Amino acid sequence: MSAGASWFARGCLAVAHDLIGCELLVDGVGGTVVECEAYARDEPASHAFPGPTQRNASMFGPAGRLYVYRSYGIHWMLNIVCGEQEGAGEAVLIRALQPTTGLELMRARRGRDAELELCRGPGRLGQALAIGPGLDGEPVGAGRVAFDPGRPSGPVEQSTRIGITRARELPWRFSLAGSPYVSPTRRSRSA
DNA sequence: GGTATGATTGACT
DNA sequence: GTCAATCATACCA
Repeated sequence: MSAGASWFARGCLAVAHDLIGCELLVDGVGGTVVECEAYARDEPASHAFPGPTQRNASMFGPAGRLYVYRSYGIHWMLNIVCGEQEGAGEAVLIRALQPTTGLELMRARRGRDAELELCRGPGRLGQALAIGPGLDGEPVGAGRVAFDPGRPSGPVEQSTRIGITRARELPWRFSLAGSPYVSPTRRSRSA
């Protein structure tokens, strides 16, 4: 069943890697994680890099909780706090899910997207799962957020993170190789 | 107090 | 391929 907070009380890289293939449900809606990215404390791409602020407060809280924030004024991003000890300032960004539960609700929330596009990309995922400020700090594996550890159905691919401008070289993005539910790699910001 | 920026997406040329 | 939408936070004056 649900794993305790201890599952997330590890380094963000290990958590991000193991997260592929796990099942995540918010209010009974969700699916299998197929893509995520790790964010540590001491790298400039991370929200934790500048130190604790009001926005990223959850990132410095106990592991196994959600860190939710708004990006570009429009999208809600879903993260899970991790780290070997509380206050580590590490988190994993959930970038894409393979929808398994609550398909109808997701479709209703997002319009009439194909199943493939319901949760492909962090912004879409946030919309499909109705992520909002009320979920910030919510414990994972209890209450509104269900979590089941699982194993990936295929090889896990490691690559560079997407959509960031700093520390782009760190290969901290994990995805299920060959999965059509993984967000397409945008190359507009390539150097 | 004012301005620049972002872990994105969707629409348009 | 290029650009607008949209707003809280960060940083400078």
